[in-house]
Amino acid sequence: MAKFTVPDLKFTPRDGGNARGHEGFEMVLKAALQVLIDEGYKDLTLRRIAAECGMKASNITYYFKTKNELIEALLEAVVSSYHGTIEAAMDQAGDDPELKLENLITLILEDITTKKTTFIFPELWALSNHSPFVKKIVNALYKTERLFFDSIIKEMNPHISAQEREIVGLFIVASLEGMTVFAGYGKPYKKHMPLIKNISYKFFGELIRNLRPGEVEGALSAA
Amino acid sequence: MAKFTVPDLKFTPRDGGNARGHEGFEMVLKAALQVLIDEGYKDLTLRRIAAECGMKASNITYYFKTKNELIEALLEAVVSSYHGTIEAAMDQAGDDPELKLENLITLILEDITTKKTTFIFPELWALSNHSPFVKKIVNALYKTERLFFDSIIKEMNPHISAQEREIVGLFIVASLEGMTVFAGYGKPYKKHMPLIKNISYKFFGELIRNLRPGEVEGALSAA
Amino acid sequence: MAKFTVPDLKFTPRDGGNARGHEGFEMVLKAALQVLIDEGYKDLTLRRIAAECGMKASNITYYFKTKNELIEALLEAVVSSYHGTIEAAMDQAGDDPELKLENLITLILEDITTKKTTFIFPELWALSNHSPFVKKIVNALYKTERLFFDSIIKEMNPHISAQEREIVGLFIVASLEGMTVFAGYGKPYKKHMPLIKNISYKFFGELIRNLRPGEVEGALSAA
Amino acid sequence: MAKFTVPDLKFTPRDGGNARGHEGFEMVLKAALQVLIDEGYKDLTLRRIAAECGMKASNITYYFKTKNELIEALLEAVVSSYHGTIEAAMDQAGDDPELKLENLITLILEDITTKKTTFIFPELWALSNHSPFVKKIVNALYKTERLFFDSIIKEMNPHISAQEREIVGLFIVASLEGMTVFAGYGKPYKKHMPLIKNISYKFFGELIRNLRPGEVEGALSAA
DNA sequence: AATGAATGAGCGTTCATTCAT
DNA sequence: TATGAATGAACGCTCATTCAT
Repeated sequence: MAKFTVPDLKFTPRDGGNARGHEGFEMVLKAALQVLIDEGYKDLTLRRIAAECGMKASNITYYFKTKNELIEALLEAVVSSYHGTIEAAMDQAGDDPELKLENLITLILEDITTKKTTFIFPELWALSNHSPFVKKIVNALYKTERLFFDSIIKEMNPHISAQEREIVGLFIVASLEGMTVFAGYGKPYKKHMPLIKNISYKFFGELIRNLRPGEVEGALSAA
Repeated sequence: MAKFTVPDLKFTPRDGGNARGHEGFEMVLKAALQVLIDEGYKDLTLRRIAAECGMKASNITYYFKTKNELIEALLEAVVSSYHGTIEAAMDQAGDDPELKLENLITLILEDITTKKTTFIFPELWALSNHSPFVKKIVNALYKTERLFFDSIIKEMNPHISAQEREIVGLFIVASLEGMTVFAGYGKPYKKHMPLIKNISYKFFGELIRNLRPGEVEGALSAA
Repeated sequence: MAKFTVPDLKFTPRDGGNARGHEGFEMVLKAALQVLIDEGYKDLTLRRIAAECGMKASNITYYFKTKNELIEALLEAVVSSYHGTIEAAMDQAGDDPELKLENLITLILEDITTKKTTFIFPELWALSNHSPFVKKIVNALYKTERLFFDSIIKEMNPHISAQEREIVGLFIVASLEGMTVFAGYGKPYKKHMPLIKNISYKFFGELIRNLRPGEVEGALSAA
Repeated sequence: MAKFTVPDLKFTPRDGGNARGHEGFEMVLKAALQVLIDEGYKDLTLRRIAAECGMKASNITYYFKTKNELIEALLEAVVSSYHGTIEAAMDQAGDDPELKLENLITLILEDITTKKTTFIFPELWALSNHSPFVKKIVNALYKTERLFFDSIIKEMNPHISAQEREIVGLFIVASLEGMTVFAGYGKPYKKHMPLIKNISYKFFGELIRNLRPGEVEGALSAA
């Protein structure tokens, strides 16, 4: 099976003002990413970032006017890199929708076991509750993710409605993402990831294939 | 269907020293909880907590020697309250394992839509990556949660092994918890919670009932 | 040779208001003394004193309106106890001025090796530079001390003037007190105290006996 | 007679990190010294130091990471300046040991009447009882001081043993230092300093010249 | 006689930010 | 580009003190 990994971030400065040399620009963001992973958002300070890339704190403001601007650029770049990874994975996945499903599940489950993903996403989730900016980019990422499942579901089972596809896709994405807390980096069930993959392939495949039109909504009246 | 909600926290002081009058003691913790929800962990400062309960910051150290002690008491009380809620729900759930399954799923899915749960758990997940204390209590909570599913699974399908029950229980818990980020308070899919409940009842039930012994592990070799 | 030791402090409340029961009153001061010795003036806090005598800090203000009042009472009692000790020593010393000299030297040199004296007097000296109150009581103590030497010198060598006796007495007292820093409790030369005593007996005795009238002042013109 | 005074402190940053511009660095230390003299150790706060040199407290931590680091640098510089002064005095003192003795006595007695020395040394003595760092540097200073007397004594009276020289030197140093409390800046006997000098020259000179070998130790058995 | 509860002032320290160089 | 130097705000925390009980 193809190996998917989230590539190194490629930071692109905002359109507006940052015609700064890319070298230092990316260096700062990479250092910030490292600090975010190593210390958590609560210790993501300019001094700490500066130390990480051998600068003094005052020089960071040459690249980013404020700390908030830096953080938004960082999180945008981080989230954007996940967009890119998913898209690249889908491009490689060929025509067989069953294989595409397995590949996408594999990509996500393998990725959540990396320290980077395990440590960054809970921070994003927490931030998204208090920052409209973070909420926006996180939701956008998950929309992309869900849409890939949506197209796969459509190929695998063309008879179910868009609304039901949406719920099924959501269900799959939430299940996989939720596993971050249980089987991510340093988590108790990381060692069972092979079994988790198996049950995911099997169950989500069956769920999609066996779903009859109206079954999701129809069940509603029964509840 | 029975309504389950996480009750108001009942803070009990540590055995050791805090025989302070419960009034102020609980007041501080309740205020801290409110600040944690409203502002996030990053703004959970003593001054902010003090303002929330009409005190001055210096008086908080009368109840808690250090901020860390306060935070550990707070998080322990919060997590403990979820323990209590789950246990109470299971006590009420009667004998029918199918009903127990539905009740537990309902409890969790309804709870994650509350502001409190939606906002606090991502903070706990983020903290657990950098704080051994938080990691410990979060893992303990999820172990409890998973064990309830474990006993339900055992009743519904006695033929599958303990190892497989564990994975299936984990799978269900992760799926439901993962939904926090997608259908929790203020999240895009909160309005679809009825459909999410339906698909959860239906397919987790089928998963458990239809699982044949060895199917989870057996699939491993096929992967 | 007679053994001299500074007795336990006998705290007597100020004439004015403190008709408080003596028990608690003395307990507080004794605790304060212990803290002063163990932690130094910089850590002589009401909380620390309260802990030392099993009280809460707020109760100390029942005995002393302010911390300053407590400290003044403490230091006054401490210094007063040294007055008493010296006086008692002189009363016991009999008629022979040579013996009295030796006894007084012994008293002082043995006392400065106690933890209490070694630790408290430098604090008094430091405080006396910034507190008129401490300056007053410290100077009064040393005046008493010096006057005892003065009367001994007068007996041993009646021919020298009052002015010269004063300087000689001062010289002896300063020498002995200065030894606190070098041969006091925990100091490098404590183990040589027997030799220090010998040289003190011998040469202060010679100094007094051999001094010719006008020798101290006369030397002035030569300088 | 030559005039000896302790020169202005020349602060040299620690070898390790403090390559800060010397200007601000020394400014802070000088301000700290002034506060220590004017207010005493108990009021040596960062805010007070900052006020003394026209800074805000937060800027002090630019030069010294912690208050403790500042204080150790300060006390080390202070004590080191006394080392330097004594050594310079001995270099100037020529060959005649009698003159050297008088010069060293003069240096010390004049120095202890300065506000700086009178106010700082009691603080050092008090601190040395609770701080290993201060104890170390104070003891080192006094060892240096005593060794100068030791070499003078050896020249003036070659027949007495090293052990006895050590005790005699200690005796002289303790006597002179002890005078700080009685004839230092603002003390009752400061105005009699000329007489104190005379008696010191005379008596310590005689003590050294007239001492017969074994007399210090021999006296021990007689006691 | 003692405590619980609270407060205002001040502590050392960290932080993002500014600005001249 | 980068640093040195500075600042105001806020942080967790300690302190002496007050006051009702």
